[in-house]
Amino acid sequence: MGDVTSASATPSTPARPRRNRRAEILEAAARLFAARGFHGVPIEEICGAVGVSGPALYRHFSGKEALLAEMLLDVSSRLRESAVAVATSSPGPEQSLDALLDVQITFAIEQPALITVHDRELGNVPEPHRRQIRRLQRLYVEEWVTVLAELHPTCPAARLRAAMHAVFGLLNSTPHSAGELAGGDMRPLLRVMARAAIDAAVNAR
Amino acid sequence: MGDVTSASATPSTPARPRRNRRAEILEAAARLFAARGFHGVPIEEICGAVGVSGPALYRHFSGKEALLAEMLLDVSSRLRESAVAVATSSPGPEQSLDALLDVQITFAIEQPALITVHDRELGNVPEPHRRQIRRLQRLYVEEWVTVLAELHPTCPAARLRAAMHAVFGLLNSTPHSAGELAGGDMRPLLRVMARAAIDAAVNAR
DNA sequence: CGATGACGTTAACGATGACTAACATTCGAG
DNA sequence: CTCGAATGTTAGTCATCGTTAACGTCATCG
Repeated sequence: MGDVTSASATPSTPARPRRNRRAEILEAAARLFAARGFHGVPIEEICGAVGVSGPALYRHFSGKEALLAEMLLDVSSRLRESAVAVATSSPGPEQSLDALLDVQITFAIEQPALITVHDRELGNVPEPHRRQIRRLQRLYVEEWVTVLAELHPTCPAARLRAAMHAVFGLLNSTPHSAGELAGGDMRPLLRVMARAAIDAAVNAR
Repeated sequence: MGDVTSASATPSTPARPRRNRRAEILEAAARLFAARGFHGVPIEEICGAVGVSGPALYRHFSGKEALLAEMLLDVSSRLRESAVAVATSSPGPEQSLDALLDVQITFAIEQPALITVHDRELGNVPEPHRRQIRRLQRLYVEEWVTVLAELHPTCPAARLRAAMHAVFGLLNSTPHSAGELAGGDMRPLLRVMARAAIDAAVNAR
């Protein structure tokens, strides 16, 4: 989180840390966008948060919207990749579901800012990339739906999709209840609630 | 509706044509804020959506932030009032819980834009009102926690609070899954999922 | 009838903020 | 040592946007 950005102390001797500026900027931007929204955060502030100032951003991204696009693309493709990996390496749908839950919960707990931005700021991504991100998100949902459909073949896919959106809402609520519960207790709580919600959705008549 | 609207004091002839521009503007603003965020929507566009243009907004609100503040204050006080009414008029905690679920689900389904803005844009409300809105939100959550604590006295309050945030996330996911399911099917689905999630949270381990 | 006040308009003003230009500095080749 | 990326910096530019000013209209009321 809030690491020491005391870097540029003397303007005479810059450039030592050798750290990846790109990644730093993406991380700071995620945190700030999550707090005040894409248009609520000036570039100046993003770069200031990592110790460089202003137009340095254009050395790493072609613009503010490109920064957001890359951020969302990265998140959605990582989620999707994890889901595919999990689904293909599990012996059966039951284990797949468990592993999928683990993926999403881990992501929600460890990257709350990214998760928040991911489902709020798609509307601010310019059209070339928007479609691509949407596609990845859809594929991610479909991984879940496929697994659930194996477990409950009689449940209509539309219902499974709607239920999954609700479950994502449940799991992604973590950022809003930060600090409510001891860190270690959050994960099992989310897991048991999500599991119960899913079971209820597919079973209820 | 918290402030003193002049002219309502004179009982002589309050029968103005009273087109509710105020309400129209609030509604349009909610829809637009939900889609692109507070800072993503110019005043021009809000007013344009209701047929007037530009600075006409200042005939009804003291500024853009005041508009947002009133919107959030209205939502949070309405929710809180409904919760209090429900809790005091139900014969027991079990019925209270059912009624609370009904309140939240109805609101989420009928006012998706308001719900969305309500839990995204608090960070853009200036400090005088921010505290007040937070307070109302907290009181709303406490209504739920009180009811749940009656039903499950052994469950720590912190866990109940965390579980409730997750349930709100589940119920407020409606805007994201708009159109996924036939209108009439959404309500019972959300209800059964939320109920199962709550039961799992308070019973597990 | 005039005065008043609610409500709207267009034309500015001023701040902010995204982006560009021009100009250093460091460092790893060659 | 020199060249040229890579990575910063500061000082603009230009569009956008919140807000105010000045002005018009029309219904109501004394």
